[in-house]
Amino acid sequence: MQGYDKYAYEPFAVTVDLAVFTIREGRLHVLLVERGEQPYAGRRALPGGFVRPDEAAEAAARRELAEETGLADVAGLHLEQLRTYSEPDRDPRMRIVSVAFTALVPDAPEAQAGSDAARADWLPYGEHRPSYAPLAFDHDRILADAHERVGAKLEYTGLATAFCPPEFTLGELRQVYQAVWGAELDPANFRRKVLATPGLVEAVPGAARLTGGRGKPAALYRAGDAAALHPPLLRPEGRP
Amino acid sequence: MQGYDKYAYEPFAVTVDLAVFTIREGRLHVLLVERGEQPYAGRRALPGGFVRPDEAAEAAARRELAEETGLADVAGLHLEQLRTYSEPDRDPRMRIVSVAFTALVPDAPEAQAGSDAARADWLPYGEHRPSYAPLAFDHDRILADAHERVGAKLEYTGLATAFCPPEFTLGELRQVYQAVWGAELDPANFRRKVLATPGLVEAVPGAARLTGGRGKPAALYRAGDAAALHPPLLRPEGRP
DNA sequence: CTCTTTAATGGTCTTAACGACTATAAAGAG
DNA sequence: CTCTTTATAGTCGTTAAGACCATTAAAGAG
Repeated sequence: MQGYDKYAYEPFAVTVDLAVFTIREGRLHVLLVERGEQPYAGRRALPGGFVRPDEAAEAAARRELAEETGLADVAGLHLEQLRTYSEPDRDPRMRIVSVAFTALVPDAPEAQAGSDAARADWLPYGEHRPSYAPLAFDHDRILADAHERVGAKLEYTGLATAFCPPEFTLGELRQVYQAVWGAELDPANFRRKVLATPGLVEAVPGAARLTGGRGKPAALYRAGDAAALHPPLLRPEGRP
Repeated sequence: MQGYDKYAYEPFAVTVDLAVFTIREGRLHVLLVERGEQPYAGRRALPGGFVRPDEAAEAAARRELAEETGLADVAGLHLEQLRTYSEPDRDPRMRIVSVAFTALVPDAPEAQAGSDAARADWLPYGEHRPSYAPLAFDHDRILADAHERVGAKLEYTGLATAFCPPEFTLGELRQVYQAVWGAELDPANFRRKVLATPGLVEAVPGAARLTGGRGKPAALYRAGDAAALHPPLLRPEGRP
């Protein structure tokens, strides 16, 4: 902690990278941009950008999230630090330390290409890139880490509601779990479990909605205030 | 991701801070240094230091861990990234982004004062600072985050064995949980639960050892290879 | 209209896991 | 020897989870 000469070392650049997930048609989607410049021009990458000299990484991430998703109410979205990637050779041109974030978006409007990207799209997770075209930089690893983190946090937190609009049905909430985990869940058992977990959801009295156009209308719920679930809602087959 | 002019922005300095825990006499201890320089001279702080231009944050953290603990076999110790702290005013002198790590040390030899610290000591967590002398910088928050993370990971990973020597008794393993969680656990139930969890521990055939000088000698176990525990070993009272 | 399809909802049954508790075994202290 | 301490084994009742079945309320086909 000594030696505070700010030019004693080669300067580090600090960026943020975002793994932004949403649920579309019951499937997990991720927001990717197409790079317009070298290196990795034409390749897909996670949205992100430089941290400005006077802002925290969290603020930079939320700013980028607003730019790329085109959403107005970015303040309420779930944004969480994932980890920091700092391998010296992760960017071929200079030393860049990247603080990665995971964001969960309930509704999925069309993406906006940020200033630095040729385009931005929501792509189904798992089919978001051809096998011959990995994501730019170490973004494949970041995205995999983010997916694993989200899957794990669904088990013991109320995070799943971050994917949902303010009012949602239990079927929609179940689709969140199924899309992230890639597993089928029994509707009746899921319902029993969710309602038995205090603070996960709270009922909206008298409200109901048709979900897929067919079937019995489902009651509506709001997100509860519980941060941690006890007991947790475990994935069917251990960790995949 | 454009604008790769490395002098376009005010340079960031990147440091690592370490929350190093161990178990001593059944109690959780944390490694703290006493700062020798301004700011916060004389205050306690987490050990840490600058990331060098050619190393990753993980390498810097392991290097600092070796320096401060004086341990030789630092390669096998559990070292895990916690999160990155990047508030612009977290250091009064310049913009410093710190990548925080959590380390778990089994045995606890006396600490070594690093080059930048006046002294280094293992202190019982919870009594590691007087109420009128907070840790330097935002280290109180980092340490609290690290403690919470370790407590949570004990529930669903085999992390507790990282606190133990290569061979340990179930009583010693139970003391790890008790020290971190600050809760009493029933020895018989704990034993049943640990042995029923595949991959947590494996028995060392025929080996036994007296633990506290009294009582029946306990069988010895080695750490298993399970990364995740299913089902998890939950804390008694939800999240404290 | 009736029948089929679909999804929500309500319930049962069996098994696994957990907490509280009791009992026994093996060591040292006196 | 007895007493204390810790490890280990087992029991009992409650709770939670998975598999499965039944009912309900809507839309659409005919």
